[in-house]
Amino acid sequence: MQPKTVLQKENNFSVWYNEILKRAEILDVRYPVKGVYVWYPYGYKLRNLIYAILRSLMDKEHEETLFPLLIPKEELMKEREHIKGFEEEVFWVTKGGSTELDIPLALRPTSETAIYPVFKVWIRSHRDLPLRIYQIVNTFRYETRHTRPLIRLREITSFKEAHTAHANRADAEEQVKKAVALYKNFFDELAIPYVITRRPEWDKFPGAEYSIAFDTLMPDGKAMQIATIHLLGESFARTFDIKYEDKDGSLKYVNQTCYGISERCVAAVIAVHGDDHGLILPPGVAPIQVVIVPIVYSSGGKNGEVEKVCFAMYETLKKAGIRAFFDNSGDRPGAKYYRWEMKGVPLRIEIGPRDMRSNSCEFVRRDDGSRTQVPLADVVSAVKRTLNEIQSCIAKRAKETFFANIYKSEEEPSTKAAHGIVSIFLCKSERCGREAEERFGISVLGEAIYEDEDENARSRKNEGKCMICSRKAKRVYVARAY
RNA sequence: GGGGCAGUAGGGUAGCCAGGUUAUCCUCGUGGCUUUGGGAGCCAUGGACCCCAGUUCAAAUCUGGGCUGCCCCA
Repeated sequence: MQPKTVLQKENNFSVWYNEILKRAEILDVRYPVKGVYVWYPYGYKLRNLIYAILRSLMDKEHEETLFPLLIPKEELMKEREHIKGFEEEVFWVTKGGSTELDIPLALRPTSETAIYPVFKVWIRSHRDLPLRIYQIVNTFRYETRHTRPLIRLREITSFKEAHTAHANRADAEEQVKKAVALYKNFFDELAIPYVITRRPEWDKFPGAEYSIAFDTLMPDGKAMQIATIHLLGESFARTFDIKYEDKDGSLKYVNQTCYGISERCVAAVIAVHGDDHGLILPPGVAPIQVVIVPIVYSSGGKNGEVEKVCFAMYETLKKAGIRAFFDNSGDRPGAKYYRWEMKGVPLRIEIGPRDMRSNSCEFVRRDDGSRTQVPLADVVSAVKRTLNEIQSCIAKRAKETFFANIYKSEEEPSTKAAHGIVSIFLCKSERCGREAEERFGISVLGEAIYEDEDENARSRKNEGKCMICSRKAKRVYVARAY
């Protein structure tokens, strides 16, 4: 039986998204300050599971640290290019009680200027390099554009930022490649598809030599940047005087990189996988992987048997390392189905008198709604197998949808038709880039790199004429963007 | 950056144009009885006019400002 549609996602993404955040208890938007929101316990569990993956990936080669939220004005203002990029969006602390502060303090919009003065102190010898640290912190930006939960925030609550320092440029570039690989790994685990591009020169991170970004596609056809990686070179090192003594005794500037991921990755998981019934969470990050729903009759004696079997199953699954939940609340089964579907629980197990008679239970998958009868004795292995299948199925589905919405275009990408990511020929000049953005109502993402999905694309002729000025140009990805 | 719409119980709403007795309905919470293979039913009960000023005998309703949210365009 097909349950009726709960909340349409197609052509209704904005409404769907806001409604799902509320109904699935991810984020409470009722906090009375613009652009800042409250994580519900369930949403925060999801966030933590996602960040646990990120942490475990980072921890292999980085050390976690924690730097202060407050940055003195002087430090923030040191790097000219950098501050130009953020100046208008900095929150300032100017008073302590009623006393005006001598030195205004900024709430970090990002932490370069908090961390690098300390790098100067920490780094003295080539033996201190490479230095690789990261932190997961909140950052503040006075956004003037329309704020959106998890997507455009004034307080980013979960900014994972990594900062590295190296002896030379080659090492730093190598680190950029490692970071790309690491982020690929991360988004693959979340089953989030992406394109990786080198951002145009005129749209790179303020202070960086170049920036690389991951973009995914939201259901409304707009691209969303979900990760960035920057090669800083020596610019910050020169500004903050971060030098090391090399083997030969000479003093040299370090070469730096930084890269970050925010809670947009949570938004991506929600938006990419969810359907008309609510969330569909990848088993790897679902706060509850399996919900057990008993089917009981008060008239049928004591029903103790069903409850007992359910509870035993719950204990067994828990021991097997599976995040299980036994829903023995007073609601009727149907109400429970709807609730746990909304919350994206990947697998539901139903046990009733009928199943008891055959010593089995029923598996219902969240991703496709399919039902399977499973012998009670096989539950643990069957759950593990099914969760794995669900993970790969939603990954496959997401990927198919994603690549079905990436187009090549020899002509102008029409504003309206631009549902997805389009590759067009554009030269590198800012004038043409901005002109294209304005004329077509899109954003330039950049030139694709590390393109592993379509090997042909690279070998195919990738040179053409700029759509604006007709000079020599390469293919760049463009899209309407968040 | 520009424009539009909105704010009434925890959530969703009616009332506002045309000011006037006890603010409507659904959902929800609580207590109880009954029920349970896809959102149960009955009874009792709880809970609201975003904030600040102005107009007025009288403001949820009119005016101004603020705050917050949503949508569209750039």
